[in-house]
Amino acid sequence: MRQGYGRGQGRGHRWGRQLESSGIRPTLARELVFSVMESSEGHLSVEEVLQEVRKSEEGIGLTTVYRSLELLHSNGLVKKLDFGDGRAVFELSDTLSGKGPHQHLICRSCGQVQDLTGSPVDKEDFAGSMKSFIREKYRFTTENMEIKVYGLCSECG
Amino acid sequence: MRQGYGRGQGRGHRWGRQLESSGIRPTLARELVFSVMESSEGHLSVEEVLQEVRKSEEGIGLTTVYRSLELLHSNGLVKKLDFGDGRAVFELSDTLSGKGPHQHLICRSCGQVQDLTGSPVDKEDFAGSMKSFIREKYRFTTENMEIKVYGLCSECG
DNA sequence: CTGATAATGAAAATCATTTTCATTCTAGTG
DNA sequence: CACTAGAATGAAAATGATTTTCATTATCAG
Ligand SMILES: [Mn+2]
Ligand SMILES: [Mn+2]
Ligand SMILES: [Zn+2]
Ligand SMILES: [Zn+2]
Repeated sequence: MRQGYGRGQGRGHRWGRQLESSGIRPTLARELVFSVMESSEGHLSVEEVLQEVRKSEEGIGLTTVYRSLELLHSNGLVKKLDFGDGRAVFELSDTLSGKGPHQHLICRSCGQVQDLTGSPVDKEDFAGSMKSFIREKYRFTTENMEIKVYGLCSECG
Repeated sequence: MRQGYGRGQGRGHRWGRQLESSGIRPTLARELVFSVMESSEGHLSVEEVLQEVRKSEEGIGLTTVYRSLELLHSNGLVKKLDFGDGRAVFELSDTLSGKGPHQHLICRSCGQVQDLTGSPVDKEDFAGSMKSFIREKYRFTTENMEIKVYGLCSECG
């Protein structure tokens, strides 16, 4: 479609100062991808993000969506998850979504993914003691701890 | 490579009665795959299992290793893991290995995977309270809980 | 405005895993 | 022992998500 990156927003892009400066440009595609992530509750596959993005701008390419999501991910704006079905899914970062740290429940029957919040593992003291245990015993520096719970959702019960 | 399944062991296959009966046959390939898993400490990719297996029997095919591992996995003899590098890795089941339940530390620098044992999450009461919390709040029946810790190993510190 | 550099999209390439299919084995059965 | 239905195997082809390549287009500092 070749028609200018930022058409529409101009500069008002709301996705972080980190990206401004350092040669990373706020383009329409990136803006749209971020916007989709921002306005979506759930966990989206690349293909799903593409569909959403194309509702606003027909000609956006799959490759660009891959690249935009990767960019947002490597800059901490979105999380990249893998629930074992052979494709990545993305969701807005915990801080941006306001959800705070959370884990996931994955139904092995219908595949539904559900956020798990307020569990013992979210508690600061738990995470803390876990990290120090790991450092003491293994000299391993924990950066990120990810928990996935597999089972049956209420539907598939 | 076409020369008889069980050559070597005959029946003495030590991999569970579950497989006997029900038409599942103890073949040489399966025996070798299981044997490799049994005598290996770590976490092996399919390709690595293939290499090991071929040290004993040249002609074993990659497809068969995939199928054997899948068979062992679906019968609970081996665990199938994914550390996010785009390929599955396998390890002997917790009961067969004697390791008991454990989690993993993954170094994001060198990729090394290390077993994590004795952490708070292994404690029975923790797992129990976690499961009941999840059941109460989400009506979700927990079958399996998996924890991965990403960070830097002692080498890459 | 212009040039250097970044971004884009289509198509091709990767790469792990799965499927297909013709061939070979196995475990009975008589 | 001779036979057979069904299981297992391996090579090759197919899949499918993600990445790479490359020619084209857009951005923006000067
Ligand atoms: Mn989530
Ligand atoms: Mn392990
Ligand atoms: Zn379900
Ligand atoms: Zn390391």
